[in-house]
Amino acid sequence: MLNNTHTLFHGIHQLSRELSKQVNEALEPFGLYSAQWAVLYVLKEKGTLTQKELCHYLAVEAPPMTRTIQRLLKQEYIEQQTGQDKRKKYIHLSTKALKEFPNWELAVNKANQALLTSFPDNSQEELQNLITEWLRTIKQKEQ
Amino acid sequence: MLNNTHTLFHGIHQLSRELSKQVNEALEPFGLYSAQWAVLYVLKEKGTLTQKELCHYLAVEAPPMTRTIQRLLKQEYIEQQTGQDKRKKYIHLSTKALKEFPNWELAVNKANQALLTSFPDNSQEELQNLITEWLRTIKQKEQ
DNA sequence: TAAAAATAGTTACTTAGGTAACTATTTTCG
DNA sequence: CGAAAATAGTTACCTAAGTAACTATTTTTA
Repeated sequence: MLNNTHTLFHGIHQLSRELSKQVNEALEPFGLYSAQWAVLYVLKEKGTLTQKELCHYLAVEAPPMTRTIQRLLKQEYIEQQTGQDKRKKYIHLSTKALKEFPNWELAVNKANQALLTSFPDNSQEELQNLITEWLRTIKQKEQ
Repeated sequence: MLNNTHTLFHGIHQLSRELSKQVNEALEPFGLYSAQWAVLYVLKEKGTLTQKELCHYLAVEAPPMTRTIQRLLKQEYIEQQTGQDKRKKYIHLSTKALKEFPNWELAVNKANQALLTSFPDNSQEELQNLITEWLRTIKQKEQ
């Protein structure tokens, strides 16, 4: 183990906040925030999902997901349907959201690219691998 | 740039939350939270600091720092003094905090070690370097 | 089959960080 | 010197995620 884990941990927190800040800034013109964007992005990829499934994909607990869902419903960017099992709520993007999506994606990608310029491609890849690997070992312990 | 930056960004957020959660759990028996611990740790290292300086070291804005300081004051783990410049507030650990500090440190180090077992030393080092480097390039753009 | 357990989602309240607008000092400079 | 600008910290209000306790269904099981 490193002699000083605090530096590593602090760096990760700092980075996380920095990235959120930039993405929020990019989404500001659209009246969206990073938590909402995360949900919209997954729904675009996966189509229809229950809230439970959304929680799983985003590794977030149910209460914050309920809140984000409620905001997106109010903005009419998603629609909710109940099926056979009346406990479950199936969520999918509205046509309004599908129409706006490319603009949001462009803004977010631009912000992400800005954050990554002068950070080499191979470093990004390596970072990605290390983070995935560390998360995997942590999750392994939890179950 | 990677074809999918979202995965990388999401991984960092997830990791950040996971680490906080574990540290908070470790500090729970002492009635402390991660934000407070961060301040206590820096004060132990640096001795006396103004709130401004604390903000700088922890890369946090002034308002959250004020809140954390006020909680630590109430718990009598820090003391506040004003000097020549009456705007500045000099903060240092109380004797009570200095006495307790080793116990806190032990608990946090144990939690950190638990998070890092089965994540190789050289991977940690590499991760540390990549994060530091990325943060550096981001900060460079901001100024 | 009826009671108990599990599941999906919500509500209330918590920590943690952010910005904007404010007060109270100190420094700058016309 | 005195007004304007800068600095340190606080207050109010925002997003974001967490836990605990709750409701409403569905599944298990005795």
